[in-house]
Amino acid sequence: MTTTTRPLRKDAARNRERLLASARELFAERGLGVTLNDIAHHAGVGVGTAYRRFANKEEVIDALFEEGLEAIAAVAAESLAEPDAWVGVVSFLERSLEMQFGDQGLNQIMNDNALGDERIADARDRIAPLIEQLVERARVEGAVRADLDQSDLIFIQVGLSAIMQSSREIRPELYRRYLALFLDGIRSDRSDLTPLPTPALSPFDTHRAMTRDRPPGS
Amino acid sequence: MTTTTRPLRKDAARNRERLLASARELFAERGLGVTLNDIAHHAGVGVGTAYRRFANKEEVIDALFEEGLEAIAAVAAESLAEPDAWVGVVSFLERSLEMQFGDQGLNQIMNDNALGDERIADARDRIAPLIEQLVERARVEGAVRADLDQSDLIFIQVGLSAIMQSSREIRPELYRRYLALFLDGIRSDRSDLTPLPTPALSPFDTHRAMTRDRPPGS
DNA sequence: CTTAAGTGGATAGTGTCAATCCGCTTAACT
DNA sequence: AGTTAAGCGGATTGACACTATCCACTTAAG
Repeated sequence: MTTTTRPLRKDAARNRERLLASARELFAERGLGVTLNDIAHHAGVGVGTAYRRFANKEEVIDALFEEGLEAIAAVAAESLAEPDAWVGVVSFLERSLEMQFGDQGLNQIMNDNALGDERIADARDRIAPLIEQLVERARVEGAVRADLDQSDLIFIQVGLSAIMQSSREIRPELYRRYLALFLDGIRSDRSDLTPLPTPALSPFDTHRAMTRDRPPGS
Repeated sequence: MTTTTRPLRKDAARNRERLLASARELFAERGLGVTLNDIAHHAGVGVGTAYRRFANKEEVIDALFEEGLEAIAAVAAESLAEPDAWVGVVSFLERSLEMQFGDQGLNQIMNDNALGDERIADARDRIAPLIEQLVERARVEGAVRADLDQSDLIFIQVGLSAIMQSSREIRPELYRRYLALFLDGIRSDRSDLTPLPTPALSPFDTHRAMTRDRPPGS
């Protein structure tokens, strides 16, 4: 398929890199809402140039966030390599949230909703099994409560991410406080656990919840 | 000040009521994003009529949500009347979240951000001291961990509210699962509590966090 | 030196909303 | 029954925020 198109001219290639760097930066600090116009100007090139390289914003997002999700997958894998199952779970949550904290765009891709794109959805799906193992192992070892599900780690991230957004400018690390509370709710070493009122979501439903289009309001 | 303006004509009064009912309904089910146009049509009147009654959407929101916040304040007061401090905390969270679940508009006012309006901000401030008492009492009684702060209940709601939004259409009650996890993280009756990594926000900062304008992105 | 590739940015196009205006209708009062 | 101020509807205007194109100009590559 890839009919070896002749390589880009030197300046064009440079601009392409500048655009990607600029997009990476702006997505990270302002989220996916930035326009291609913003990206172009911040890169020091004209809008026309941006549109010559990328048909639309989606394409730029693709180009960047597969790598971001890959990084999260790597964190999951490393956490799985951790000898202690509990430490693995904690470190996955801590590191993954930290990454999302440093990159608003990644955060949105992880938590917000349908970035309809295939490649991104695939990458996200590649993370799921790792989380499953992470949780399963901790459960078998008795490090976490027996009724903890893999999807719980996802939704805990959704919740903490919202807290993170609301306190971001006032006390950036505040979300860690609530992560600690959550972790204390997940540990198995307590006198008696409250039975959970509703079962976890199936992987399929979790996926649906994470890819649904945002509701109309606001 | 209230120069006894002559009462509205009968049809006008009726339409005003219809508009408020319509707004209540649409805000509840779609959030504050609905336009005055939507509200008018759903009420079966023209836009002009809507604008004759209310200068803008803010005014409609005011008219409705003071009562909503008052209801939450009432829930807080009732929870405070609860003889058991722990039951009080739990019932406040449960009932307040339930209300927000049933009313997206209220949810947004509670969690989202600066609905700049004075009256609403005041009402919200009236809730804060009640929560303070609720937490203080539970802490003194030893029902919750000693390092729990009043502001924690606020942020827990922020987090759960995000979870609620993401699973709303797929499993409406899912947020209750995470409420249970959180509660288990808050209870004092466990073998050893993880020290919290960062202190809670002061009331002032909490207020700032809750009224900050949304960041540009998305 | 030639020329295809690349560039910038003004501008046209699109969609979403808030808010107004004005010809028509109707309640209220005599 | 007639008069009239109040009320009504909704097409329309204007503001805004973006997306995407076009084309005269510039430049890398051979």
